[in-house]
Amino acid sequence: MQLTKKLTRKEQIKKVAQNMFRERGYSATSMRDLANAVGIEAASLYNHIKSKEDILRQICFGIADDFFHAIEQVEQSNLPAEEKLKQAISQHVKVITNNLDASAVFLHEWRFLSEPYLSDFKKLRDSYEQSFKKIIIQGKEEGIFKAVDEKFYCLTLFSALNWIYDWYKPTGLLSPQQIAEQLSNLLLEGIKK
Amino acid sequence: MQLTKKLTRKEQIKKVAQNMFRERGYSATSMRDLANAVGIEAASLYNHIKSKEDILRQICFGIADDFFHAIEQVEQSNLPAEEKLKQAISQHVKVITNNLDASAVFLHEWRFLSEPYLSDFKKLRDSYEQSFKKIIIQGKEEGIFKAVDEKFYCLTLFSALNWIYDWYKPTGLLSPQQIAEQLSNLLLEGIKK
DNA sequence: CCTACCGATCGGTAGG
DNA sequence: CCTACCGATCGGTAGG
Repeated sequence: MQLTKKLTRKEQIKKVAQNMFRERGYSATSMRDLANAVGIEAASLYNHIKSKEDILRQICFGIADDFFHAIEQVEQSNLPAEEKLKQAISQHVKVITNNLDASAVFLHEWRFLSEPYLSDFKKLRDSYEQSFKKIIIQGKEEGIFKAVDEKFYCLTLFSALNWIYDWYKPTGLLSPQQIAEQLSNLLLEGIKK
Repeated sequence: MQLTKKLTRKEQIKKVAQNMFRERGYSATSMRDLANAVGIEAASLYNHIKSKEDILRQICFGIADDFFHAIEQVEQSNLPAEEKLKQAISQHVKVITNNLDASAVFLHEWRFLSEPYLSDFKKLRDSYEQSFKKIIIQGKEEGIFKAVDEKFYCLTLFSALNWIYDWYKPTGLLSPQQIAEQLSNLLLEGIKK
């Protein structure tokens, strides 16, 4: 276990930016705010990053990668749909709780990406959502899920999953695994036959 | 039925601002953007509104009022908890679907309010959430709800309810009433004994 | 990593 | 509702 870790300046900038973009929003965070929080002059930031949007891109696509690796594992597992869905939920919760600031930025600040990154991002997100829909369809084929509309169901599921960053506290009562279990209980009851 | 309505300039500014604050965010919307969309000069806006934040305040507290009137009706109804919860969900969905832009601003841009409005806003929001928790507690006392943690349950419920503005289309397949019913089905199954 | 600086744009005011 | 304008701040660059 690595409790403290020496961050490179670039990593430090990214970490501070994640927090500030989350707290104040991308647009309302100035490069001078960011530089001040890091402890250097605004101009010096540009020795480590290309532009303000470059930081945003790294945050958004970094988390997108995390979500993708998580769902890939589940998809390749050949498990029954109910177990797949439980694991997908658990993995999703884990990505968020491991990256609270970055997840919040991923969820709300992506719209400040410019093209072509914006379109790329939307494609990735759609593809991820598609993976969840496939699990619901599989469950209906297996005969264990009700004939729900998978689009509506997944929208509701993602809503519940994606608000976690807003209230989860690492010091709170529930562990990420417990949160995933409770959410599974709550949201699987309404879909199981 | 009033299909078209003559808006005063002030109402027009508010309407355009709701849309722009939602689409680009409060911080990234300039008074010049807003004035341009309205069709006047930036300086002329100040004959109708006091400041940029003044517009944000009107939007946020206006929707807060709507939510409060909705939940008050439910609270005074003396219905069993299950019926109360269904109605509260239905009313909540109705407020959002009737005010898509303003709801999005209410949910995401309130953090740009300055004190003392920020604290006032948070109090209103907490009080509203409290009303939902009371319904869950009532249901547990009635013996019809499981021994769930009402805080966790309401967090999940609000997550599902508050994401609706993001995907609801007035021209879509589901009416607000149908959305409320489907959400009630999905989210009440996990809590009912 | 800094000083010095760029043109552009910000929210808002004065005065008519 | 406009023209004209304010000081402050923006993201970013040049040059060392």
